[in-house]
Formats: sequence, structure tokens, C-alpha cells
Amino acid sequence: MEVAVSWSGSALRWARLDADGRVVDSGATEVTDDGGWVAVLAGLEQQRPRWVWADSRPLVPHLLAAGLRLRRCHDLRLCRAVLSRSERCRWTDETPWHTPDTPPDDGAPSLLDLPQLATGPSLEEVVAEYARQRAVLAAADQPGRLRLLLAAESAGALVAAELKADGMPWSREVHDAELRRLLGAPGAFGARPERLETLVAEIRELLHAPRLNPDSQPELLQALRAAGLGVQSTRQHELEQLDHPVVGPLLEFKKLARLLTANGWHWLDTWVHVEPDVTGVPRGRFRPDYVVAGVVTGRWATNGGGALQLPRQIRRAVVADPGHRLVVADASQLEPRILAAMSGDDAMARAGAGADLYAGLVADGVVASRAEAKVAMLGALYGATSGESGRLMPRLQRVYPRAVALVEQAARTGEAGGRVTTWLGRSSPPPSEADWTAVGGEVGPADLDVADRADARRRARDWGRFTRNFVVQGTAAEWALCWLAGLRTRLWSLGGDGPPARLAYFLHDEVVVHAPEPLTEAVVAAVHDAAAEATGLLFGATAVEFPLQVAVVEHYGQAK
DNA sequence: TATAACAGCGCC
DNA sequence: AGGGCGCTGTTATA
Repeated sequence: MEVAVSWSGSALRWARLDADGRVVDSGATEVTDDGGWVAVLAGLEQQRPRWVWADSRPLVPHLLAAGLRLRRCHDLRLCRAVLSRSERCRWTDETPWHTPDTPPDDGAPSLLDLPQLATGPSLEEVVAEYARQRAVLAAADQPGRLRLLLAAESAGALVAAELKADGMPWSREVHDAELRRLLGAPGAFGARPERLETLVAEIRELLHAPRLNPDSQPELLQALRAAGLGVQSTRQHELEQLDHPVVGPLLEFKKLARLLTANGWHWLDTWVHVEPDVTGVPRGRFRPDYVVAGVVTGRWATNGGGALQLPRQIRRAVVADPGHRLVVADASQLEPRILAAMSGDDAMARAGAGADLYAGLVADGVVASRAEAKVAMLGALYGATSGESGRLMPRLQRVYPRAVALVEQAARTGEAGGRVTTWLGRSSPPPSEADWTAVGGEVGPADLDVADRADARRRARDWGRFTRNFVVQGTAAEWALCWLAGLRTRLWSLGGDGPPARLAYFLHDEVVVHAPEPLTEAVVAAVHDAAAEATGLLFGATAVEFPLQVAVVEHYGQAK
């Protein structure tokens, strides 16, 4: 059963739909401070419906603030984005469906500061859009896969809101101590921290550049050249090649300067807030905004705080609450395994039997070492053409012909200006008009001069690398999303009277659950069960294994 | 003064 | 070396 919902200002309307998507009955309620409207939704939730609404983002945070979690939904905005771009179905409707991007509101919403829900599409429009999406689905190629993708995407919308509401446990004390250990005491008003000051003085001395600001790339490049070093850039990689006493302090400076600007005290003050928990005890929480399908491939993005780039240096500041543990789980070598399953490459599936697929490649005699195996595999996924990785490709192709053929085909499609589609049905965007008229398919129109034609070929190859990676990265994102959704459902039914286990973090192929200590064992089991379920949902009875690396820790720094 | 582009580097 | 990102400070441009 579905319940369609719409909102406008302080009015919230709902309608129950029958199996054909027709309205059975409907009602309305006022969005008021007393939470009565939440009780209405809670009452309907008893029937375990699939909620259908235009956009989860304006509504779900308010429900979470009121303590109401809903089991499942159909997020029309996310689902339309998939359907309207998928090559597995034919989306012809021209009806504009504008759900303006809602600006992320600062801080956790509460019932008290509930102003009005920004006006969305009317209930009639919601019902009509749902009907359109159902019709397109019914006529789609492989509708089961697309349905799964839409369900996973919608579950993701709920998870994203819950991740923000629950937050990531964060110790300001540990973070500050770590910053002081690495950077020294913070500088007063604009000055650099102790250790950075020392390093700047050393660098200036060694380069005979008393006024050098090493944060300035042009200044630094000039100073290095003036000191007789023939560098083209100030990149870490290039600096490492140099034989000069300034290299050591300079690399340390760059590393620490990066830590200071990206995740220093300013970051801590901006993104980690201390708030009382349900029992009134103050707890630090990091609450990034997750953006479902924020990346073209279907991966998530985040807004603010750089949540998907938490450097290892500071992960020890992610500390479980007293009486809790972090269950950290990541899918080992997810993308190569996804490729093996998609392509039905039995040899590669066998190589992946066991925890380490790269060791399997070595055992198959493809390469001599694990390091080479990794380079070869990533080269196949990313489209390396030269260097060590390019050299290893023929060997990979000989042993795993089907897997390599799949990515090669995706690359050729992209090079020719075509689009590719993931396992569940997310299609890559067409190349931009501007790029492609210049490329014109293969070598470019005859009226292009030699330089333009070379440029066109280069762009075609670039796009081929994108489509090559798209099918694998995108399908891996689908597996991860199904895993996440299944885990969410399992955590739901866990535990008894005590505090619940909550998802705390999601990073492409990794999840962190913040769990009360007595529940950790059950959470570990749930994580494994959900992974097995995801594999079955996508690939049925595949021979490819998707092992997890799971750690139960007190702080994130202890994982991996 | 505000914004865009670039270089560089963190994560997967 | 090769795919996908976000964020920062600096520099260039409007």
C-alpha cells in the first residue's frame, strides 16, 4: 500500500492509493507545533505503507526531530532523475517537475522552530507523477532491476536524513589533542601554529628566501627555482624526487598545513557541535549533509565539512559514546568483484574466492606480486594506457577475458559518443554538445586542422575512460546502496529496551554503525547478512564473493 | 568587493 | 598513470 503526501505551508495532505495507484481515501492535517500532524503520519505508518512524496529533504528531518522514523518511501525527485535519464526505459513526459533544491537548514530541525514546509507539488501532482513513473517502469527493459534501483535510491534518501539527524560521534578533546600533538600550540590571531612557524623559518633559511610564504604556490615555485631546483610544480610527487635539504621540511609543512586548513581548529568549531543527548549528557556530533546520487555515477556526495575525505590522521577523534562501540565494515575490493559479477567472468570469480582478490590474481599467475595485481586491476577499471599498468593489461586480458571485454566495450561506447548503463539501470550522461560537435564521433570533421583533430581524439579517449569507469563505479554504488538499505532495516529490529544501534557514517563502500556494546555482535551479523542480501538482489546466484572487513572498535582510528 | 579558476591534496 | 569527488588558499578577473 502506498500513501501519497504533499505539503504546502502549514497544510499537509495525504492519500491512500490502491494497487493501481488510484486514490482510495485522503485526509489533511495542519502542521503545528503540538506535533499532532506527526501523530497522524505515525498512525498511517502502522500500516507499513510505502510513502510517496516529491522530495524527502524538506519533510523527513522534521519527522526525525519528532522521533518518527518511517520504514520506506518512494522519493519522486530521485526516482525521476534515474528514470528520465535511463536508457532502459522511455521517459517521454514533458510535464515540468520542479522541486527546487531546498537549502540545507543549519542545525537540527525541531518541532519548535518548524516554520512552514516549503510549498511542494500538490497532492494531485504527486499522485500523477507517481502514476507516470509506474507506467514508465512497467514498460521498461528489465523493470525488476530498475525497481530495485528506485527502492534503494529512496531508502538512501531516508538513510541520508537519519545519518545527519543521528550524527557521527566526535570527540573535540581528542581532536584538539591530536592537532596540538602534530601542529603544536595554535597561533594567536592569524599566526601559524608553533610547529608550522618553525618549519616556515627552516624553509626560508634553506632556500635563502626570508620573506617566502610557502602557502603561495607561485612564490614557492619561484623560490625553488631560484635555489637551482628545476621543478615544474610544487606537487608532493615532484618534490619527493629532489635531492635537497629543503625537501623534508617542505613536505612536512605541506602535510601539516593541509591538516590545519582542512581539518584544524576552524573545522572543529564549524562542524562539530556539542549537544546534550537524550539523558542530558553533552556529546560531540559531526553532522554533514549527505547528497544522495550527488555524483553522476550514483555515488553519494556531501555538502560541508568534507565528510567523505576525513583524513586518517584525525579519525581517532571519532569516538564511540560510553557503553558503545563502532562497528566499521567495508567491502573488500568492491569494484573488481562487481566487474567479475557483471561480466560473469568465472575465472575472476574464482580468483576472488577468499578475502583477497589481489592475492588470487597472483595465484592465477597474472602478475608476480600483490602490488602489481592492484596496479593492473585499477588500470583496467580506470583506463590506464601507459606505464606499468598499461603494460600489464594484456596479461589481465588473457586470464580474465570477459571482465576486460566489459570495460573495453564501455570505453569504446564512450569514445564513439554513446552512453553506458549500470547493472540496475543508471545511464551515463551524453557527452556535452560543445565537446561532441568538435569530436564528431571518430576522428573529427575534415575541416578541423591537425591540432584540433588531435584534441578531439584526446577528448574522445577521456570520455571513454569516464564511461569505462562509470559502469563499474556506478554498479558498485548500487551494491553499496542495497547493502546500506538492508542494514538499516536490520538495525531497526535489533535490541530491546536499551538505546538503539544507529548508522553513523557511509563512505562509498564502507559503513560505520554506532552501537550499544551489548548489540555489537548482532550488528556484525546484520552487516554480513545485508551484504549477502545485496549480492543476491543484484546478481542472484553469482559465484562472485563479496567479503567484508569488519572491525569492532572504540574509535575510528583503530579500524583498518 | 565578489566570484571564478587553478593548484594541490584528502578520500574511495 | 588512469576514474569519481570536495575543500582550501591564492591569484586573476569582473
